[in-house]
Amino acid sequence: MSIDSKIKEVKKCPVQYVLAIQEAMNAIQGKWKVHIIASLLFGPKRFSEIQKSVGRINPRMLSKELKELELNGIIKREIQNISPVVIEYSLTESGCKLKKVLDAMIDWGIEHRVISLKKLKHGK
Amino acid sequence: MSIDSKIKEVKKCPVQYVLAIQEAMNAIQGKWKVHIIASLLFGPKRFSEIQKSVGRINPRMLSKELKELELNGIIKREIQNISPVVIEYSLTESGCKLKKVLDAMIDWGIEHRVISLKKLKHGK
DNA sequence: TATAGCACTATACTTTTGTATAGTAAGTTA
DNA sequence: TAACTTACTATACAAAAGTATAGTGCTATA
Repeated sequence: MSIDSKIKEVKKCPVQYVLAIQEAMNAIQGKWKVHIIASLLFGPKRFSEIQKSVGRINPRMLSKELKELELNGIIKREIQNISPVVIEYSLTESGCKLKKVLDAMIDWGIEHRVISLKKLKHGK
Repeated sequence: MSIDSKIKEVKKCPVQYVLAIQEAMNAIQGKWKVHIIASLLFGPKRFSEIQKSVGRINPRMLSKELKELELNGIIKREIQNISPVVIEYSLTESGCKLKKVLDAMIDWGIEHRVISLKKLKHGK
């Protein structure tokens, strides 16, 4: 069975919708996950590079979030076999596809702010 | 200026992206928000109706989540002027538009699960 | 040999989020 | 009048999420 028809089949059951949303929420929830994913959308990075690009995150949190993202199949961790050892984090296929979700959120967020402003202007 | 051109203007600045995503995350994060929004996608509902449709949520949590959703401009709370007083919750314009975000999450979630299963089958 | 960078881990703590349970004020029905 | 429904609020607590700070083991460079 092709992936497309598998997807169509799964979509018939509404319970799957809830599970699917839960899976997506898992992937992006937490204070730093979206920042980390966004940073990796520009290409693979090392621990310290992510730390710099994300900002005020401390190593304990970064380590924890990276582990969760790896466990959820959003990023992969690869040890380059050179000396000194270099560890590179990058998005998986699924991880890259999260961009669509983020884009939907950006579109909604921008529209939402414009609608709110409009309502403020027109009294209430 | 039209909303569309306002949106285009805002989109030029990448900082707005982060704010937009944050706003969207605010709208849906929390254990019960997605359930509540999903329940209201089928039409306006009263407190006890939402409580039934969402499941094991307790009134303290439902009350808190509804207040946050109202504050964020996702739902509106309307007091019907009949006796006995009926209070109805419904999605705002913005709230309805969240469906697109949820749909993107559903699509991603289903694809993600299929990809994960495929990888399990093909060893690792 | 000392110092620095990398990729983390350990410990202790604070804050936020969620749960359990009971109670209240107002109106409705038997 | 008593019991019931609706739409919550109050109090106390448990669990999860996040922060601050220090330390470890490794390699590389001065």
